[in-house]
Amino acid sequence: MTQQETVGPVENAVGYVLKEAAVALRAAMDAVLRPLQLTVPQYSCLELLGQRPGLSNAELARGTFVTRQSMNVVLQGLEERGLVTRPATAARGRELPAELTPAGRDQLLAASTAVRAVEKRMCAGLSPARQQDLLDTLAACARNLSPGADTPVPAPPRTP
Amino acid sequence: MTQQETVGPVENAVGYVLKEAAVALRAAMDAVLRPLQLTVPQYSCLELLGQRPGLSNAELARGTFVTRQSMNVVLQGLEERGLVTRPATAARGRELPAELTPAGRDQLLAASTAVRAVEKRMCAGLSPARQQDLLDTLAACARNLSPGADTPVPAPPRTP
DNA sequence: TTCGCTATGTCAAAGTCCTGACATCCATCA
DNA sequence: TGATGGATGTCAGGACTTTGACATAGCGAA
Repeated sequence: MTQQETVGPVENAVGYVLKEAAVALRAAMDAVLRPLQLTVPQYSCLELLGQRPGLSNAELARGTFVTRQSMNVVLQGLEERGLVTRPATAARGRELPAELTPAGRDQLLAASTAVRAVEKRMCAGLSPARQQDLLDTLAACARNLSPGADTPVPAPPRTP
Repeated sequence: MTQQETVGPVENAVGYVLKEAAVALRAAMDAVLRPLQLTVPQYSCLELLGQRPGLSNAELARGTFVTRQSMNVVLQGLEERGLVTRPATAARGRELPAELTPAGRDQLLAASTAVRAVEKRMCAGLSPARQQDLLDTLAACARNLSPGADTPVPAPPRTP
């Protein structure tokens, strides 16, 4: 029986360190994206759109962990700057599939390169196997917390 | 020469999965803290204060990754509810060391227990060794990104 | 001592994001 | 056919957080 178990010292709490790393990553991304005149949500939108052209506003919102409303203003900003295009009317349903413009692709290339550099700096000193473990473990954590995830699917085994 | 390397597919990008896990954790914490009438920043403040009594506003802010101004309003709210006490005048310098009241300790016990349950759900299926690895790896990531961290200190070796 | 330098607490303003609500469109089923 | 539910885009409104600025208090060097 686990009786009244509480969170231990913050330095040893997974949640605390997870938050710490996420904040540090956000700040570092913000720093390298600022010269490109991009915010983190804007970059996230471009990155996702580059990988999956035709995504709708709602789908982009889910993919970047924000609300539809927030993503909408992001898209409007990117549209005004000519980095993204959306049809004026919906072809099917109400979805407005967004796409990158050539200028958007250029911006994305620069931004994605900068962000990749941040990722590499973050993972400096970690072996490829350990980076893969980190990826798998974090994915498992997210899955375990997703609502209605009563199936604690184990993470892939550690790569030696 | 690393030539124009960009961020790969988001599912395989450490930064993306890190954000995903952090958002899921935040949502899960919010859900279990709501019945206790506590927000995540409020709980974070209580938890830190429980472990390190006498922390000042600025120190609490740094420890919870928010600004002094935000922490100040959090403290004011907790003070009004009688969970935290601060001296009216500063004994040394301008720092106002905060402390938990007995009621604050009670609230913290309940909240910390609930949050610990979330952490355990998040780490379900992960061996203790792997949880420790996650902790060490995330700490190393945060350290690598902290400004002025030119010393890529390697993470502790993986525990078999 | 006196002059910077840093850190703290606090006030005001702006920005960002979310919650709530509504109309529209498609899909499913009775 | 009509009805119900789910999903999308959009419009305010409000809550939360940050940025900017200021006065104050300690600390170290000239």
